[in-house]
Amino acid sequence: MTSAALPRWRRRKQARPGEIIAAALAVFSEKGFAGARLEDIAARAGISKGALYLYFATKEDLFHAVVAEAFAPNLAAVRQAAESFDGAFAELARFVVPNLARVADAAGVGGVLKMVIGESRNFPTLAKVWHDALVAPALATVAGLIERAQSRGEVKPGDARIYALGLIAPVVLGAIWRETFAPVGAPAFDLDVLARQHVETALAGMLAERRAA
Amino acid sequence: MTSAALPRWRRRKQARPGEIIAAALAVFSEKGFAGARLEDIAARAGISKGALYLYFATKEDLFHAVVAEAFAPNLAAVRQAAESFDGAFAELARFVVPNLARVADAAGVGGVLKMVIGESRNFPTLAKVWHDALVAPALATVAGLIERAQSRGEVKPGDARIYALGLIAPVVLGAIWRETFAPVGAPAFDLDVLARQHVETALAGMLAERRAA
Amino acid sequence: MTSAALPRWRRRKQARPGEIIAAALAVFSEKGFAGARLEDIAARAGISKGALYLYFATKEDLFHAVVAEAFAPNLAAVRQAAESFDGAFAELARFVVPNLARVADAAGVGGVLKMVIGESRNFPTLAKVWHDALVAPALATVAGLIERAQSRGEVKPGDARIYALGLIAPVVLGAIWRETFAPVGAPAFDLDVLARQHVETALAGMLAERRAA
Amino acid sequence: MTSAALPRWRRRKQARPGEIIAAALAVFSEKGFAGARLEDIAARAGISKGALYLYFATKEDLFHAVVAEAFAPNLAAVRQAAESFDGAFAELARFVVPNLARVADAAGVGGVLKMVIGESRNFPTLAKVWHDALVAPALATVAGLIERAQSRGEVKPGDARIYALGLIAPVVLGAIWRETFAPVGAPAFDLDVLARQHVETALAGMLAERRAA
DNA sequence: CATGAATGAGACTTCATTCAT
DNA sequence: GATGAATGAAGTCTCATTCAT
Repeated sequence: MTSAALPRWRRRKQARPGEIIAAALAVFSEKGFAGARLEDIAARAGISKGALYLYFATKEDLFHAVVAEAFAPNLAAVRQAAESFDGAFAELARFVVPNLARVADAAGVGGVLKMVIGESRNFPTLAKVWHDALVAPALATVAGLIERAQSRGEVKPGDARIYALGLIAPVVLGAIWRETFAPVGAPAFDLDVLARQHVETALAGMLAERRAA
Repeated sequence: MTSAALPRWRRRKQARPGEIIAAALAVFSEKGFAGARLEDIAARAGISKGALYLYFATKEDLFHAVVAEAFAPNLAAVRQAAESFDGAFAELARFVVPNLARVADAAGVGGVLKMVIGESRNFPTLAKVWHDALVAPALATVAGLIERAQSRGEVKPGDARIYALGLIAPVVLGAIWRETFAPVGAPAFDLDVLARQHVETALAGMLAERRAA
Repeated sequence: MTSAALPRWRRRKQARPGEIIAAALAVFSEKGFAGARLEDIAARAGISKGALYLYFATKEDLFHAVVAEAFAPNLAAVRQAAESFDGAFAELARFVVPNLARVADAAGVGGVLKMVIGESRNFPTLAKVWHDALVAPALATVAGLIERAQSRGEVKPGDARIYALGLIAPVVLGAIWRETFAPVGAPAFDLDVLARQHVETALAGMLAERRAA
Repeated sequence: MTSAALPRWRRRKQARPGEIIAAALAVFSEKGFAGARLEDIAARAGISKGALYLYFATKEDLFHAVVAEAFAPNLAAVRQAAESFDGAFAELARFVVPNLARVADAAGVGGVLKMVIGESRNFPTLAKVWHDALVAPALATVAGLIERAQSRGEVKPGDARIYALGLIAPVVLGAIWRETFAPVGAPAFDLDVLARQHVETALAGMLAERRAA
């Protein structure tokens, strides 16, 4: 009866994709890939089911977009900062690891990672995109820094990728833990505390004699 | 009519449930929960789809059974061995960590873990069962050993759970990696090598001065 | 409020409707009614999807327009020529049948006919329009010529409509064949050769003794 | 409330496919391929939508089955009869053509043919199956008989396939007409009368001098 | 007049679960 | 007990049509 009649929709071609990706990130990390209903994603993005298809051809495509766009920027920033850093490795590690924990926490990495892991067999391209775009570069960056430190005699000899995993894995697993076990009553790790204590332990184990930092 | 509150997925016959659980483990870890088809599980177990329902009331029940029964035995064994061990912590760690890697690899832990992680939000009881039955005890056991070692002055002060995570996480993540990224072309970690190198690094970081192993 | 019962698919501007109809003819005969997407038709006509609705209220309306406007002119011309012709029936037939084959071929009759036939049950008005506007007049014209020839003793007695069908059907079926079976590898009939040979055979069968052409 | 409780369904693995094909034939020829809803076919066959998929993997598969199984048997019979016949060509034609009209009418050839024609571009395999299984053999059979008759001097020289088309096309088109134009008010051809008159005309045109039947 | 983003009903297909045999 | 045919809800995707711009 009122004639104010708000428009049923607005055209917002520019803003949509980002909003959809954000909505998709939320729903995917809550339900996993198979469990997520396009209808829910659409509703959360404030659009209709059909409109989704104006931007993404397929559920899987949308997933790729989420994986590709949600974190790549963050990673790139961290990476560049780390590679242009020029001080002692210990210092860098003390900066990077807790930072990574903070970023991962904020950006919802745990949720997506959970999803990528869970659906890797059914949708291998998912795992591939995530690996190629994020995991491999991140690991390679850290391993590279370690190798550089080894060549300077700062870090003991040994497989740099394994050292890198040793440095990062607890944080990653802590993030997964939050998403997986904390909701069912397990005490969550405080990622910040975890990162700080762990980096010290790991460094103590990695650094060549003479140093402890 | 019948007696009392039977557990929902109790075994109703003799060997069948075990075969079904084994088949389900295989299919679930390959496809994830949603992606697994009861028909495939039945086929793999050599029975009909209908027969499944004679043993498990629901797909979710079957899932619970898989999670609960597949690893508990292994864990119990390791746990007991570890707790009754009486030597130096370093020695124990050098034995337990690589061993854990071996067991995890052999029993298909990676696959189920993947699944538990991926479906935790859709089927929280799953995550709960797995956590309560496996993850928490395992972590508590390791943390307990560490605390004991700390009280003896073998290990530095610090949060024992975090130390435990630092010790185990790389191996766990390595196992997940095998299942998730290796199939899409990423170089897999050799879990054995990983465990051996990592345990040394971690010990070097954890042990109180005076020692190095 | 406005004047009187406008035809639903009346033209609203100048050249546009013609272009749209041409585009629609092409797409409809390629995909059939249900398979044709308005978006494709619009694209082919060089306009937007929305603009289509400025000229035709409905997909079905557009279809009607195609059927009604695409061929009527051609037919009218042939018809008039045929009816004002005053020579022997055989001569006329030798002129009309191959000509009809040529026109049908060029104008894409095969495609539309295919469509009309295929969708006749779902859109009966379609079949009606096509029948009333084209098929019936064409058949009536030919049958009329035959009757005239019969009354002159040129053609044997018999049902003139059946004679007409006997004269035309092979050409029509040949046109359908081109569109239906030739694309899947069947050898197409050469419509011209077909028309020439057939008209001789048919005439030989139809003409009263004494004549053979 | 009544306890008679008729079973919700019965297992009838054997009889189903035939019933489904029959139902599908009816619905497809009424609506065309795209217009037919699996749900309607299922309802007409007296089963659920899902059960369809126990027998046919796909809508298109079902279509193929309809096309392949609906007429092949009939054709084979006619073909064999025709080829083993040993009398004069005229006699044979007078037997075969009206017979073909009768069979086509009874078996619903018009409906399927309509469908095949209408959907040939969207589902070329359809046209291929129908062509390879029915149309080509039928035409080849008739053309073969004509060639034999030509070599005996019974029929004039000329392209045998064109003669064959000239013999059959009016009947086929008459059948299509029934399905396409008769429902919208056009006077249908009496296929039997049509076949009888036409075969005489065609023979008169085809047979070598000296003969008239 | 035109555009094309947005809608929403509807179609095919899958699969956990039931139940006649 | 077993079987597997049958069900039916639910999900992804398509596209004619509408309407803000």
